[in-house]
Amino acid sequence: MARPLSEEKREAILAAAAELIATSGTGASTASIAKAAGVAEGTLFTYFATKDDLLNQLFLEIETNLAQTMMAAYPAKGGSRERIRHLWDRLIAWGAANPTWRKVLRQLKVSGRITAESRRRSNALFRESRELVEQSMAGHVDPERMSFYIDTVLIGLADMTIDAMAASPKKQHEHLKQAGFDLYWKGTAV
Amino acid sequence: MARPLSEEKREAILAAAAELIATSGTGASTASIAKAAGVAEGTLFTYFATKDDLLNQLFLEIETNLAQTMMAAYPAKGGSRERIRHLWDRLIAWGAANPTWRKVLRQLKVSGRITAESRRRSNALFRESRELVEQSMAGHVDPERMSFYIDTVLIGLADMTIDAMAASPKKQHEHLKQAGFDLYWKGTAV
DNA sequence: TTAAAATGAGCATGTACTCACTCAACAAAG
DNA sequence: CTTTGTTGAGTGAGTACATGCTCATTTTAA
Repeated sequence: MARPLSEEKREAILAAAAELIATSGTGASTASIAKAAGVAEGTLFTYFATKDDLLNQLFLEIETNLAQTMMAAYPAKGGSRERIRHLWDRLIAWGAANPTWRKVLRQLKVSGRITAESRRRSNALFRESRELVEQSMAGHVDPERMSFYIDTVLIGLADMTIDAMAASPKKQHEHLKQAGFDLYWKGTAV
Repeated sequence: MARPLSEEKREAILAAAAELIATSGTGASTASIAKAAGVAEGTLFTYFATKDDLLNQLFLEIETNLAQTMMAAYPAKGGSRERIRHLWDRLIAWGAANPTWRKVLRQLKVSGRITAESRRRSNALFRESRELVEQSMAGHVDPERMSFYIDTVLIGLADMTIDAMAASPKKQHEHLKQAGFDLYWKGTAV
């Protein structure tokens, strides 16, 4: 190999894409992404075969980060309520700390450009933490509703809570976080 | 006036736009929309000044329909739980009956092409039914949480419930609808 | 040396929107 | 009840520009 690819450039392209997609949607042009990343447009295509490829890799990059956060944050000790509450706090903190990534995820999910394979890989990333959540929730929630309450509602409700927080003064943030968790915990009780 | 505009054509264009935006996103071209509506591309621009104008009118058309459904469905009698439950059933029924519109709404909301004025008008459409919901929920929910639980969570949770239903066999639909409502009602209790 | 990364002008295709023109629907004149 | 004139809806080829992607050429690290 005469000259290696630069991980630095790859990440600069992904970061630039995230920034532009968050504000302009997936219609952000490869020209604008390359320019923002400080590389020529041709370079973008040596790191990513197609624009769709870039989009899918960006999707997985963000999902990997979120999955790792959930995994790393999961407490080994404490009652079920405390464990879910801790996870809830970490989810909210992740969203509040990564507003760009959250916008990107929303854009990519409705874009129709994320492949089935990417979604499959994403699911795999969350499998481990999902199982821990299920263990913690066992007994608290009707087993027949477990899948709905974990796979659909948990992250969806966290998302809505972060949105509401973003649209409110800081003073209310803790209050909204509590309101979101109470809704989830009391609502899922058997 | 030499020749009146045809309401029929206007609606054909809006319907075609909805169908194409639901599947291809707001990137659907004016050429493809006009073709699907059975009119020339030029005609589209005599009914809608710009593509953004078409998008905004489509948005308000759908929001008006949803707001009317909520208003018309609101029961005058019954306890608070029964009233909210009835509204919940109508919301779910609306979403299940209008999958295309739901997809369009999602696309338009993340598109960044809906003006502040359109959102303001949309809010106005829901004002009356929102007040009825607030009256029904009074006493059941902490007043400080009222806005979050009504403005953000109610429709958001209904949306998630419809998504889960769409991804499940019909046999489970009633079960999911109940699970979603229980979560909302028990979760919002003071 | 040399192979591969990096470049950016160039290419085919698509885009929202225009415009000169046609013709259908109305109103006034006969 | 015709005839005729006027207006503006309807048309689709045309326009200027943007798009994803290529490739001949240059630069750079092994």
